[in-house]
Amino acid sequence: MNNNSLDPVISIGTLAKKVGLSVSAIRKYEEQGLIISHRSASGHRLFSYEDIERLRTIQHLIRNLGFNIEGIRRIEAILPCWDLLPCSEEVRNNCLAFKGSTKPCWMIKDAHCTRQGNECRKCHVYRFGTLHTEGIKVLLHSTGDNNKKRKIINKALED
DNA sequence: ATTCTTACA
DNA sequence: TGTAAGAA
Repeated sequence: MNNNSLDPVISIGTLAKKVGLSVSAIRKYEEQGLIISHRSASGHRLFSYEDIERLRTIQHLIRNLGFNIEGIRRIEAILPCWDLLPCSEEVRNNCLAFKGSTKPCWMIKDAHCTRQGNECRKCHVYRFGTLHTEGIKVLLHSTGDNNKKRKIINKALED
């Protein structure tokens, strides 16, 4: 069976070589919420092929566009996940990702969506986050129309 | 050999 | 960002 771009099959050392980052830098990005790793049974980080693209985007933002880690995190933090998933009014009104989030939704502990068994590393909000930086600009200007927002994300993520 | 966590420059 | 320690 073919593995898809989200399957966790790459060790941190291999990933570091592929993208030209140090292992410690990748761990730092994860600690700071820029990337999510899967863990093997033995606790070792495993990454996907899509994560390679994600790290390349992060590198571009930092090296060429003048962002730092916190700057990227703040951009991610304002993605309107409540409209994109979407979740009910009752749910969002009790969710820290909607109320006062200074962190990306995938860093929020006990969010409703993650309690339902969803993995953030597979979620469209997370995947869109640093894979499509131009799309974020478009997304944030498309206020009001949630269907339009979802279309933007789905189009950006289709293979 | 490789990666883990924690701590520190 | 990188390095170091001790454990797995």
